[in-house]
Amino acid sequence: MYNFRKIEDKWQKKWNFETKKSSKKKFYMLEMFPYPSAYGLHMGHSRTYIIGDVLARYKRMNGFNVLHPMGYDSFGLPAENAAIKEGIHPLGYTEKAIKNYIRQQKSLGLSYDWSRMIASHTSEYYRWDQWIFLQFLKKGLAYRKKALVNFCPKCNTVLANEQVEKGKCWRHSDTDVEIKELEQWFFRTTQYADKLYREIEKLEWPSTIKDMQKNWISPSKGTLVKFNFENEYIEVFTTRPDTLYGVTAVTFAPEHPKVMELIKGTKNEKDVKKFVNKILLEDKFSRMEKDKEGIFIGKYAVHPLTNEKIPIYVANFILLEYGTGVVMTVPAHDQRDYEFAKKYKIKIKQVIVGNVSDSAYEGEGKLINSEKFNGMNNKKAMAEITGYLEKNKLGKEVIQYKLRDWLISRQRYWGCPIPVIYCDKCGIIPVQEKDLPVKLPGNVNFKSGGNPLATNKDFVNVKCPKCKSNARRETDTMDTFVDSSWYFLRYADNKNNKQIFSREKANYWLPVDQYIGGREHATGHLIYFRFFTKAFRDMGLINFDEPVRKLFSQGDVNKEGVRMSKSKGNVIDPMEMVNEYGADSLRFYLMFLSSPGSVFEWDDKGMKSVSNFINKFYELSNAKCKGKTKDRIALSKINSLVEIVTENIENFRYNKALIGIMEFTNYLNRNRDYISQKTFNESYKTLLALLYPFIPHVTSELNCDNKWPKSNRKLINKEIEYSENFLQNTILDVHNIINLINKKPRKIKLSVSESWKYDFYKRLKKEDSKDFNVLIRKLMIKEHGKEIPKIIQSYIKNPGKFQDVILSQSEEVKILEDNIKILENEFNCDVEISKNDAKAYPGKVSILID
RNA sequence: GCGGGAGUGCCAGAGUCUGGAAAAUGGGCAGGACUUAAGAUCCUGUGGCUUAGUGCCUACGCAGGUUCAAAUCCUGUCUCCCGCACCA
Repeated sequence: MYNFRKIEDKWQKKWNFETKKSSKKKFYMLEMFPYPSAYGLHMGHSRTYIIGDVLARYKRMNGFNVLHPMGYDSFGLPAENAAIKEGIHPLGYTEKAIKNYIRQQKSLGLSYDWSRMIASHTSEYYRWDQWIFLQFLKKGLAYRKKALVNFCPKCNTVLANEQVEKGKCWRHSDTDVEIKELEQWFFRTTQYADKLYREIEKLEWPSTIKDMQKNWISPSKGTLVKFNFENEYIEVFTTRPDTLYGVTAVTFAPEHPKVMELIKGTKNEKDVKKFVNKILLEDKFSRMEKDKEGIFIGKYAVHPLTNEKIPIYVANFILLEYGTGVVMTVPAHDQRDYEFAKKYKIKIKQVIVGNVSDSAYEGEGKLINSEKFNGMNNKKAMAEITGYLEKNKLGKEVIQYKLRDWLISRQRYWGCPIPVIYCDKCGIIPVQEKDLPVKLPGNVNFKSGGNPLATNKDFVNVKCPKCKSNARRETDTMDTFVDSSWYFLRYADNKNNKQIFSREKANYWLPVDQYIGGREHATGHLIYFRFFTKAFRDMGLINFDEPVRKLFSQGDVNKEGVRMSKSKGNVIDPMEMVNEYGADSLRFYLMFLSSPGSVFEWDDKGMKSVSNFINKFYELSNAKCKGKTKDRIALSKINSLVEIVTENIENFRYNKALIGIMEFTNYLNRNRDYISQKTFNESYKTLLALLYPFIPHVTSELNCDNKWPKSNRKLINKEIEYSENFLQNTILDVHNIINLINKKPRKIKLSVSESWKYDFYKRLKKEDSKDFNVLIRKLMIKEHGKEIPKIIQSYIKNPGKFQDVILSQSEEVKILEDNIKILENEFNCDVEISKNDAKAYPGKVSILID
């Protein structure tokens, strides 16, 4: 067993992957930075980083100037919760965890430029979060408003839309999110909704992720319609303006703030309040499964075109977060409205020809009951009615997105303070840029129950920068997804303390050429960082508008069919594997067993066998060879292998690259008696280079080349490789023929299938068909039961001798004819080619005995 | 309900794009060689039947279709996984 500990230690100390701008072509390789938890690196991390590292090393060997950085997303709840529970300060917790991560990542042999390391909890980093916030504020991309927001009672903070899953908190799948009305900070992601949506198409991302984003942003074209109400308007959004004349109610979402306003002081107030409260107590998920429920609030709006009185309702199936939170109810042409109307005896007014006797008619048709639009096809009427509304300032065409603005306030301590001061006289005053960073104070009380940051009086109480009177600081911190929305830019210039980054450096290194990370970020981080990039571009900070050209999503690591996780108790610690088998073995194993994109099913025994292979490979470096008859085959194989491995690395099919390498290694090992030392050494050297990205330590120890090998096409000769198979198969054929004949020497029937001949001639016509020779060869392999006595007998004695048997096409045809004669003569039997033997199949000649 | 992905030996996983002898590669299991032994290494076998013969049959979720030829292309269908979901 080679001493992997010594070797890996030696090379890890020696390696340095610091990089700077050069004339070489750049390649920015990035894996999503981790949250440094106290538990250390898990197997999923290891897999992701190794996938990236293989590509980074491969690109370096190909002459690219590779930027491959690592950092830590080090603000976040676990550190703060540890503080609350165990009394450890988040700073100490975090810094200890980061140290541990770095140590573990180094021990995996990951080739990072450590000089570019960043950690988002440091003020050198988060001051730029604050700076960005101020810029966004100026641009109107950050704003504060009172809104209904999602609140997780366990996290004790509000959440972004993206952090709510099926009505539950993303971190606490057992905790219902509460809806609260609070004044909070938002980023105006919707300003870029259109671009975020349309420009997905130009990304080289997995289609699943692209689809998820499209689904999340989800634009729909429709019309905003104003219903008159007392002295104001009620606006509704509809995708079916053609049914406007069929409106028989206007319906609000129960959470809608307007509802309480409308009922104030009316006789319905009590009932409506009761109804709304009942609905709000239900969690969102079970609400969906329930029947339609609603209540008339006792007031009427005015239809914009007919001036009819339209009753106003509140109903459980109206979503606050979509459109305006109010809809126009058209029972005749919307199934949900139909059900609702039936239950509450709301008028059903048909405006499109169709059957509405027992369900809504949602199809196409001619308009009726629609005044001057009568008779018009409904599709046409959509535009016409919208146009009419626009002309009369009663509505307009809009594109409605599902994407919401991003709520970034968090009532938590361990995050980046929002740089704002509240003054009773001056209102909201942004901290001035020169006063950044607003440092997160260390001295806070974690047991207060609320936001610990609010317990530090020195932090909270400040003078207003404008009027110098007493004021207080914002104590909310930013969502940690703000930190991760621009970190990839900071790597380009991580030590800059004058600017967020230099434009020149960012434009040189960015965009990221290859990004790797989990699918779970499809509708969160992967949208946010696109939003930031587009905003930065418009602010002139950078000259590109997408952060990442190519994205790859690695698969999970499972054990016994279940994703490895602490809660499932099925975790394998990568560091244990490194200690037992070495980092190279773990790297090889994680890349070998399944393709990087699919689920990796962990099997304890696999590590062992992979480590055996590496050991075997190591020992092979001293192998002695003799002979030369298979040199040409070996050279052909190694040169095709270079092409195979190259292609498979580029396509993230590392498992196939490694399989090819293993096959050839075994071939080399088995045929040492027929290969010259020179060829062996050359092949081995190539193998070393091919393996370097996967197992860098041991290959470095064996003096591996730093350049990616080029395949010499001239040496690739599939026919030589075939000829070896050909001979081996021929031996078998002959043995069998001899056996057969010895037993029952009567009549031999050679049959070639009709189907094969059909194809054969079809391809024959295409002169340039690459497959042609292959096809011939296939036929010949089997039909070659002829050369028998002479060639074969000597081959059996000396199998290495015949590596050069290559036959021309005409020779092969001749051989086929000869075969028959030989068989007939030598064995005194009849041989015939049968035209209609159903058992024959392409490339095979059946030899049957009557 | 909508969108996406997947069903292949005992297991993991190739092959599907571009139809041409299904099961590469690894694991597991069984046998053998070498060993005092273990490990490592190297052979051989691993769907069923079998007269033991590169013999017969069965097989890529199921059912059809196209084709001389289908795991691969088409249609239908079942199951599983993932995302979104009363989106007006």
